[in-house]
Amino acid sequence: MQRGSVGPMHFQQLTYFVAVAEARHFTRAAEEVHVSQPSLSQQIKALERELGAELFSRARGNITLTDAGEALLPLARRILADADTARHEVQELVQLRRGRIRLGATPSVCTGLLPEVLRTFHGTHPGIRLLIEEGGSHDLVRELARGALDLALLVLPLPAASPALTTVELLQEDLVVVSSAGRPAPGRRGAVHIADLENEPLVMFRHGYDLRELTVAACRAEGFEPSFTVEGGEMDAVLGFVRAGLGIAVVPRMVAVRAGQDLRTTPLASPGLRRTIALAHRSDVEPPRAARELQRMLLGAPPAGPAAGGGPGPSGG
Amino acid sequence: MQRGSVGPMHFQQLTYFVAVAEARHFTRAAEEVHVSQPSLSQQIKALERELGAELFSRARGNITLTDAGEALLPLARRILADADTARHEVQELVQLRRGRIRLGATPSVCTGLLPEVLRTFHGTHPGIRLLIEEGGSHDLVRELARGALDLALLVLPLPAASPALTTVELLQEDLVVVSSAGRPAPGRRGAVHIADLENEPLVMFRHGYDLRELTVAACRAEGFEPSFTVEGGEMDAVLGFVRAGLGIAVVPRMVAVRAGQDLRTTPLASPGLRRTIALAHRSDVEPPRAARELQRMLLGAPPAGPAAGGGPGPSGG
DNA sequence: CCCGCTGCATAGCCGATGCCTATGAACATG
DNA sequence: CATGTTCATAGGCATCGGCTATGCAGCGGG
Repeated sequence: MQRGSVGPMHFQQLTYFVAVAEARHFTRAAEEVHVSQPSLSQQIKALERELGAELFSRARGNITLTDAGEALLPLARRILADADTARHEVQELVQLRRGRIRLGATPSVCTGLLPEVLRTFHGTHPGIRLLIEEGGSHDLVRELARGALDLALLVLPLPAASPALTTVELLQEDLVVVSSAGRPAPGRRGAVHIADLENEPLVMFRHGYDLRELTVAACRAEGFEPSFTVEGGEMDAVLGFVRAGLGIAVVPRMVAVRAGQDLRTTPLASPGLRRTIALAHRSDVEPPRAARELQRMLLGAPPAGPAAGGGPGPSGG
Repeated sequence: MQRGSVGPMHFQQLTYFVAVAEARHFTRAAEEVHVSQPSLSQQIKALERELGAELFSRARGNITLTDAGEALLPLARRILADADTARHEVQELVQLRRGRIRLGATPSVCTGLLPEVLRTFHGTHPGIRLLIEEGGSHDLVRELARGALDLALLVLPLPAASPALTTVELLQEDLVVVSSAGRPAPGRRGAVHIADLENEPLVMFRHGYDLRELTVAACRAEGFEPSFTVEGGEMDAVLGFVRAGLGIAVVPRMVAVRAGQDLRTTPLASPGLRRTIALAHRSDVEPPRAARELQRMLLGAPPAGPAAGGGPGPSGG
């Protein structure tokens, strides 16, 4: 781009110029743009000096454009219109009337938490496009770092090799055991101990699900390696397998609740298992305005009010 | 300073903004636009304040556009490009690389003087469009006043009801008598007296030609009313009639010279008839740059060939 | 015929603003 | 921990745009 010489030449001057061209009268044009007549005259003169050509024929009481002025007028109008458009475009982004959020979330969050939240957000800001990327926390972290996501809902703790992300704990969800309603309830006295899982047929998610890592880790902590009747598959598939009586599965309570009535939900015995869902974004760039608004909404503050407020403080990732 | 729509927002700032967006680096952008880094930072900040949105994500060594910046960039580029275009457009007019001259001229001038002059002018300024309007002096004066012409070559004196026009005498041209080479020469001793016209068959132009008024007035001054064998028709038609032997005609010498060899040219006896061709334009508005240049060429450099008093043969009569 | 009115240009002053240099702060690196 | 890089901030200076007052050129009314 050739920014050869933008030089002095002000939007003001173009505004004044157009005003005079329209009013064909300096004094009235000056009133029009709310400036004194001498100031306007000076700026017109300055513009003429800058461009090296007279723009108006100053015949007493009959101001007309010269050919140079005639040539300038349409461009001046367009420039001013563009400036106005620029202002409005930016304003629309600021006012959340336009925009885009690229949101990453883990499958269980997508299934459990997101629909309601996004419904509310979209209701408030119908002009914002919502792009959801479903994936394991590991993938989401990578996408955040790449700049492919503005925001992500993922599971803490973050994978070791996480780039600089800012995370805010959002909620903790209990994990529960789901089993087919047509089979005997797992566990003892209405609760399932981790140790019980050694003897239960387990249906397990594919690699990449945080739930898988969490469950396996819990079993190992109890001193056994879990074995799976069926493994691999997304959330819906796993629930389907369980519903079919192939085994039991450990899933977030939120998911279990929504899973339907032919599935039995059994809590895990104390201390049980829980996991922390957090909101994350890159530390080095502020998310777009719309994403910040969604963030605020997720963190529980009233959508209109300023952020910060209640939730847990940010923590490095 | 309230300025509702345009507000403070400078071309400089947009230039700086685009530079930073392209360099993704404040310091280098500052060098690019030849300004100190703090100045550039300040202006960017001022622009952000003005627009009410951050334009860049300032991550150390990784400056990126925010969504607001992304929205602004194309408009900023276009505005700067338009400003550049405006500058060049006006410059082209000033440098006579583009433009238009609306030139009025009487038929005899169109036939005699103009072709050579316009050839020269067009050779020097090929980008200037030349719009010629042929008409009687009366019409030309009216068109000048309406602003439909920039410049006119007409015959002095001007009609009585002339608006404020500035005229400069350009040249005086002798009128001569043309007759068919195949008929006896009119007049006596190689010259025609006005009085002789009473007994010669006259071919006369249509109403509106200055030549008509001039010739008729001369006859009346000699005490007779001329009668016409043929009348009405433009210059070429009149010459054709004369060539066909229908009569003789009084025409500018310049025209007679170019009329061809089957026409005889006889001077009028002293004092003869002559008329003054002048260049005229409105007094209240300066003609466009290109028209002024043509004016200069006409006044300053009398083109070679059958011009002015110094043409072929004595200009006196 | 002079006078006042209209309408743009000019003069002089003042506050605002941009640019500069110097310096600070945050982060990366050896 | 010292150092370098990079953007932000501070203070001084000159410029510049805006204002009021005034000048000057036509034009119309008394």
